Amino acid sequence: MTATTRTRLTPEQRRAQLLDLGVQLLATRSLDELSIDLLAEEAGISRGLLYHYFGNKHAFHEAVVQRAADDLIAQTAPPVDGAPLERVHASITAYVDYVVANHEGYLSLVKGAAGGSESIRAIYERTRSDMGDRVFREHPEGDIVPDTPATRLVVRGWTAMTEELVLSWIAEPNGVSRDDLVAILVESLPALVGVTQVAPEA
Amino acid sequence: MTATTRTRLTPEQRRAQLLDLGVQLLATRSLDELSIDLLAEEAGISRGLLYHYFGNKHAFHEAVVQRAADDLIAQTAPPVDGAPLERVHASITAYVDYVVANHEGYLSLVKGAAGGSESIRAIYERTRSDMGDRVFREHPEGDIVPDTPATRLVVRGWTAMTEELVLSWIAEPNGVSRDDLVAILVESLPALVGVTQVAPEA
DNA sequence: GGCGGTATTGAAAAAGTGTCAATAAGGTGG
DNA sequence: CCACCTTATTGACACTTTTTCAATACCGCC
Repeated sequence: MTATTRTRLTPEQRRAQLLDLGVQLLATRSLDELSIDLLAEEAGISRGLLYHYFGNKHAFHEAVVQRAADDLIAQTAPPVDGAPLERVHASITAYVDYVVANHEGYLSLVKGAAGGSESIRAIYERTRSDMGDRVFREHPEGDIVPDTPATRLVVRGWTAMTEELVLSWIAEPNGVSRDDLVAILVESLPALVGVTQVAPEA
Repeated sequence: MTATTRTRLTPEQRRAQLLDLGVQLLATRSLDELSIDLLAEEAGISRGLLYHYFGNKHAFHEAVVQRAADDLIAQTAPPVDGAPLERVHASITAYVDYVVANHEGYLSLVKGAAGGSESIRAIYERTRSDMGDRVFREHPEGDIVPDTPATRLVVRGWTAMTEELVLSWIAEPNGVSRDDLVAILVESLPALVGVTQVAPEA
């Protein structure tokens, strides 16, 4: 039944295996619905080994979330050239495609974030900020978004909206195409920034 | 040290006490960071009593979130008269003020939502839908928002954005006034709906 | 082909959740 | 004013899950 021979991996391999498995398992369960027992069995290791690598359950969760976040950031980097709005377009497209393709990893990140502890929330916040900041950073020539407190706020909101929209679109596309979705998201940004200019500039 | 005399309340009083305490404690911790031990000690009761009232930890959490949700819905009902955009304005103002005043309760709701189980997520979703649907429901005369798949989606996103914006504004106002914030939120709605009309209508 | 470093294990302690028969507040009728 | 009786409340106990750590055995290396 159970392979009685223990297999010995390098720390890097083992770590990677456990993190991957964690991302997968935490996409559908919450942390306390996932017992170390299950995780260990699924990975074909003893419970002790997980503690050896991550110290405790919470730290493991943190590592899983961090991994998902890194992945997301890496895979949705906007291109370095092109007009500002086109770069946003490319970035959003990559984002949508990423969430569609890596639904599991993304859910692990998002679910872990709100439910988790302070440190996990921090990872999530940082990730979100990184993605939002791109809008300010990535425009050496054309200025889509002036940097004011109000626009900072709005871009933050736009990020939240993007996340929500993509997730609920995946759940129920309702006849809206991927390109429709991307168009809505991309055009929302200048529309929202416009609001801060008609209204208060702080 | 410990008051050796047990105090006997009516079930309603005790329930209310425990829920209030739960809202307060769960605003800063996640559910599994909150032990029944701590809760019981904080409430000045035995662990057993909590189980008597709520059955198990998860049901307790659910009740806490439901309480926070009910509170929110009740206190941010839009007025029944006035022009559509004015009603939205009043509703958003009430929402912002509510979150400022009941920061704890609101955090318990939001945090519980993403991290919690299916049933808790459902409470959150229902609450959010209720608030979003107001935009569609509450306009017997003027039509701000046509009801299409794309606008449904966008309103959903707007709701998420609103939530994010208010929370991050509270964390760092950065010179943006309450009225500025409200104005941004209110005007964002038509701005976003406008995007769906230039772009795809599905 | 044995040796040594270290990845891995398994059993046992610790922490937390849930159960339930026993206890005692405190309103009520005498 | 006091027993009494209903039922809110307790505390000790069973069970599940996490965490620790000394012992084990895999595998590259000489």
